[in-house]
Amino acid sequence: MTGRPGDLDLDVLASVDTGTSDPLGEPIVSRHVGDQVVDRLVTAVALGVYVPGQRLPSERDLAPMLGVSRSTVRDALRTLTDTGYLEVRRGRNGGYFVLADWGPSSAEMVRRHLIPNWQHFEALFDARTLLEPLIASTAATRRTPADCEAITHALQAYGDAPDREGSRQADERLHRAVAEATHNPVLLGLSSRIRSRVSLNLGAEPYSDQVRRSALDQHQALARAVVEGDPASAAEVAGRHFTLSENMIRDLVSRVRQDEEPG
Amino acid sequence: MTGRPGDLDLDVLASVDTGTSDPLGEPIVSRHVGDQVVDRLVTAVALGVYVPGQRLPSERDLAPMLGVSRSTVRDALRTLTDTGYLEVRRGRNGGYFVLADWGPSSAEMVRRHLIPNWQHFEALFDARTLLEPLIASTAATRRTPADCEAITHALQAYGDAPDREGSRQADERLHRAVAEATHNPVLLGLSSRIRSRVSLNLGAEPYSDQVRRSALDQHQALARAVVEGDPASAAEVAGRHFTLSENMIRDLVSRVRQDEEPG
DNA sequence: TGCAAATGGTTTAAGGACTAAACCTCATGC
DNA sequence: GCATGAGGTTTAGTCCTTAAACCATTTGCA
Repeated sequence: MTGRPGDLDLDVLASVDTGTSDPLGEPIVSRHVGDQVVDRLVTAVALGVYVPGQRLPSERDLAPMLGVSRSTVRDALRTLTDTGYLEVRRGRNGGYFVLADWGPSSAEMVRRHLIPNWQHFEALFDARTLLEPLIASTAATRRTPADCEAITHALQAYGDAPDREGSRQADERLHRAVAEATHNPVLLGLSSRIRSRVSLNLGAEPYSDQVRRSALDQHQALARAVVEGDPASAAEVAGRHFTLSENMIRDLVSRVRQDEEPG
Repeated sequence: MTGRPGDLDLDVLASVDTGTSDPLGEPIVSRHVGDQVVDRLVTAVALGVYVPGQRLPSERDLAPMLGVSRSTVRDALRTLTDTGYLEVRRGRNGGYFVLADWGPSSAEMVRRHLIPNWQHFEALFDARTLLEPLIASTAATRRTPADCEAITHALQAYGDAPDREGSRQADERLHRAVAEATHNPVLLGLSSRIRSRVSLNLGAEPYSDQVRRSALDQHQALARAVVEGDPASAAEVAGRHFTLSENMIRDLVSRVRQDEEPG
């Protein structure tokens, strides 16, 4: 890989940031295939494709899925296992399992990824608060009946979600459905990538019943605005929603920072 | 490299598109360092860092600038020379020179890059007409006196530009100054990347005196709105401006397509 | 009870990309 | 006419990746 062992090369913002002024200027970093596999796997978990406790596809299945050799897949899985993201079990019915505790508000996560890259995250949050309203309002303008159906479904799943994990998945699906309603792959990719970068470092965002309620309210308002074709309102709600989630993260980080100082 | 020889792997939209739904799913493509060097060089020319006729830094200088070995730089330069983008001269005062005719409305360019990726470009234009107004209005909100000065300077340079090439450079500098006024590296990177992808295939955009005049008007209006801190008007002007340039490209492509059909 | 199957673990050979460093050739300005 | 600054060439070595064969560990099922 690239850095010290045990130090994932997640390359926060790779390809979303790099406001690189001079096209020459900065050195080229070689994105090894192995690193990219790590990245994809982490993203998949961050986006809820695989949830804690779930088994990943076998090495032999992942290789062709990702278009790389089994050895490379193994390297990546090894890295993730060493870092404590996955657990490996041998024998029939064995495989790699997503560990439960690399998610929500894990202080370890915050220290490892959020704080060292805090500057990037500031920029990312800022960009998100600007971009998501645009996406929401565009969705409200362009949505088709099929989009509306997808959004409504996702909203319902969000309300029905029994636990934090389910809630996170539903959240992801809802925002994705909205981004899809823009019918623009660039925006969809942007939204999705930013979301995975941000949620990657938190698993589910921190939670309290009060937060949960207001998030539900906002999701409902967002879905309604998009479905009813009200761009202005969709933008406004999206702005508020992502500001809320940004603030939760800020709180989390400042808590972890405070715990740190005395030590 | 990757494709057939003589067929640049410019990878239109690499990292801007890929609205890839499933993080696993699609195969990983290894971005060889050599490819990335090609990309950077093309981008540098597309953004006007090097203009036709100008000499690039020597191989021995480029290598450390890009953080790669001289051999790799050579490969990239070789590719660009073979493809006809650069000319190489030996001896003292020799080096690689940007060729003049890989730019504006070159039918060859259109055929080689624009048409095969037309679907991508549709999405890209669409995204740009959505994103640039956002960038402009954000700039109008956040600009500092220093930003205003940069914008004003760039505008003046645009007015003074003696030829097409100078005009293109000034255009680039102006839009960049506006994007910089957002003070957000994500937006800056996005804008810059999109701009280079789009202008890459055209060098300067096609030109007529009438177009030149209205572009100048729009640039003035954009600069004024940003400097005076009028977000709504900045967004509006940016929208019109990029729609204009999009239409010029559409015209160009349809002309080339027509020339093609009879053959 | 034991074997077949599915899974991770290991080894090896080969190819390709990239680096590093030395050296050659060409043109030119002093 | 020769020192200089450019590209051109060669070579050895490292690391990444692939491919394929084979080992070790569980578990389901006959």
